[in-house]
Amino acid sequence: MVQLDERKKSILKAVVDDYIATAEPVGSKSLVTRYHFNVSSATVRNEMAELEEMGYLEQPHTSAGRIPSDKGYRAYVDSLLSVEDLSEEAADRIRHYFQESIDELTGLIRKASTVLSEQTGYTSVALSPHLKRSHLSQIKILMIEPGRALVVVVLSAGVVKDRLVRIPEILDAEQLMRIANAIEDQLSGMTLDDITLVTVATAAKQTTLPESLLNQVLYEAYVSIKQADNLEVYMEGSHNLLSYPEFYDVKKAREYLKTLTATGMIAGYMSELRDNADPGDEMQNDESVRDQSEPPDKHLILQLPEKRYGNSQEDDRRNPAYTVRIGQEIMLEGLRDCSFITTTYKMGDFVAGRIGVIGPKRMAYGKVISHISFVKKTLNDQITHLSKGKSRTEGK
Amino acid sequence: MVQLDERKKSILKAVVDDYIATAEPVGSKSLVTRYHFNVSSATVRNEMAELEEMGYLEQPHTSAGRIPSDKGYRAYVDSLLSVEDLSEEAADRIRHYFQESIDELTGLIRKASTVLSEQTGYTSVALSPHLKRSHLSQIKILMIEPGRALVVVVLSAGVVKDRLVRIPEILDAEQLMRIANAIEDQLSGMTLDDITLVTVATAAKQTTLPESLLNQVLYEAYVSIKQADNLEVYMEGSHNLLSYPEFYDVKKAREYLKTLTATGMIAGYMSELRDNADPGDEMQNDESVRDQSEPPDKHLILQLPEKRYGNSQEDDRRNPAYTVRIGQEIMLEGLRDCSFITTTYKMGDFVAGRIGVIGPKRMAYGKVISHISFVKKTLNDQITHLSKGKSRTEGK
DNA sequence: AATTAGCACTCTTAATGCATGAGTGCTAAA
DNA sequence: TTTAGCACTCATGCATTAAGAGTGCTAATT
Repeated sequence: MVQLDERKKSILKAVVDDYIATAEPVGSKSLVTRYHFNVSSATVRNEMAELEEMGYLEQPHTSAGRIPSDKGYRAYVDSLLSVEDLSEEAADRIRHYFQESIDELTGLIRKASTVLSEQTGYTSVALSPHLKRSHLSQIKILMIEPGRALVVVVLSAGVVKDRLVRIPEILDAEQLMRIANAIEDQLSGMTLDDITLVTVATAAKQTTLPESLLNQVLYEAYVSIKQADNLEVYMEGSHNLLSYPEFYDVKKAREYLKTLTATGMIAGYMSELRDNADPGDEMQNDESVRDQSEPPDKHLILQLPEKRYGNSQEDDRRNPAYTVRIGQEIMLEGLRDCSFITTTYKMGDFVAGRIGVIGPKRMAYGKVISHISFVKKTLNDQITHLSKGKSRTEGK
Repeated sequence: MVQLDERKKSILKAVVDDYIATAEPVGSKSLVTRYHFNVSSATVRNEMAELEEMGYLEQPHTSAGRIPSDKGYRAYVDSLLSVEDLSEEAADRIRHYFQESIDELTGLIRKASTVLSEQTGYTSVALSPHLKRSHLSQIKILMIEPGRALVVVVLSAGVVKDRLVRIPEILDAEQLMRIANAIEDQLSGMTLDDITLVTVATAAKQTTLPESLLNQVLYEAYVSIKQADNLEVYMEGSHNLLSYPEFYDVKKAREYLKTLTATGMIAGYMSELRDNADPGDEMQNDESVRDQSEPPDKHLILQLPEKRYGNSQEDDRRNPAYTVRIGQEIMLEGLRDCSFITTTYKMGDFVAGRIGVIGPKRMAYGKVISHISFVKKTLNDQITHLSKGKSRTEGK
């Protein structure tokens, strides 16, 4: 981006904007007329040729217009895009979704996902919180019927998970409770990561039950604890992308859907993402990004219908609360023509889970970013609200 | 179907078979050559014209081949189709899926759904059991932290559901237990349908707690009990149908996906289905169905590559264990070009839930029916296996 | 009376040619 | 450095054509 003068930036931005709006390769002539450049099409043509040379644009075939390359989108997102704050109506619409109070964390996360897909018109994904580093707070073993029990695991964050298990038929409710209490006494406060089959077994040593009976229960308790941080994925609006021309090719659409529904694929990918990771290329030079806020000099010949450059959202850009992955940057087959915008939500003090929006590369980045930012905020609020009083049990 | 002589039946069957295989309108000439009829194409042509007259076939346009109408498919499914038993390899493949033992009912149902979609190549749906008529067996209220509790509801069938709720902060674990015990003492054995807010409130009268405190807990307990029979839908392989030419039109594909993912749509539809419901039209005459088993007379000019008429599967037909809905019979927009084959699975003694396969009308009915029948059987076995020992708690 | 051969006709599909127009790159003038 | 101008390219749309698969109908055959 360092190499791009103002005019090139304007042109690149215009090309991306136009292509996002129309899905048609954009040519020099229509650019000039539609965006009221005060230079001739020939000049724009030359600039576009250079932009192509530099890798920001590409041509589907000779004598067609240009479309942005992944690098072009990247530059657009990193330094050309103006992210507006969400309009009051849109914010209200989102708040409205969250109005009916929900008492389960999963319900909230689901809702966030629904909101995102419905309000953006793309596909949304949400990941249940990552709980590896949370502590065991309680464990109960509830007798269901001889031979079957329900293990309930409560984590520090107030998250509750349970699991039906098979146990020796001779055990009664009283004995199960004693085992659970022993485990709870010894292990509560430990992080899930630190708990092993050995620690569980040791914890239950003090109970007077014969080992042969204990073993199966302990194993199930252990598995239940370990599974408490199982990732869950919520997805909404996967059909939405079929409205966009890039998926008119059914083969592509199928690949895309297959990738989305393949169990674990998206979850695995999302859980490995890191926020603020500089998508390593020459764009990372922050100076050039800041350039934007300079007053437009006489070279900035583009007169945008509405100018939104260089003001408050610069803060967002300096400390982006979201991650954007574009096209090939997403390492999943079937999502090659997509972009993936994600952000995290918090539970208590540390980063918990992730929500995201998947759309065509040609997606309305500004709109999605403002929506996802707002949903993130709302979700965080709701979660705090949900677990108020939580601190009292924490660490037990 | 009464009106159809053997030759018409043969021809209709051949047309449907061919169209299912090729997705191309089938003409008289290719029918004669491909299926080794020993009559001329002209004769077949006349018969096809009559079949069209009668409503079993239709023409996409003049001078094209014929394709089956919904009525044609209906006749095919009701009396022309030969359902083979599942091959041993296919059966093994299914058994293999169920090999790893699963301790949760939902896990089993999920698995059944996965198997069906993967083995048939279509979309599968499974509904969690319908529990309205099962009894409340246990209810526990577990303190999670001051102000929050987990209500665990155990039903007669051994099904366990739970729900996080908010409660007055002053209540302690001891009090919650007393409330739960009171409810359990009074209401266990009642069907979910019979339990009302009033019965719950009455049950808890004997506890010595002040009403103001009780009310919120009772309400939450009531809701938890009522929600224990919430239907859940599991769907698998929704992308599969995109492989079939009838969905090459992206618009259709989108409608289809939208209908599938619309919450409640499929669940509502499936839960209203009744097995063995005669799809009221002139086909219901059982005599004609039986005709099939008669030795082919000299009019049966069709020599099928492999004949499977008139033997064991006649029993299946007399007492079909599955329901087939074809095209317009499915009253869901977006599934107009689909067929929907469902069957039920049992839990204990009575019908519990439903599993089904959605494919194009042009689906391989025989294959799907044999698969779904086998999965049904396997699922029933697994469920019985799961809740052996159940009877001991039943009725409590 | 049922079957079939034959024929004229219909309609889709694929291939071809052609005109149009939006786009390009390049050159030479401003 | 910018721009006007021009030749060139290529996708798109449209009309035409030929082939092929299918039909319905009639008259001959069994």
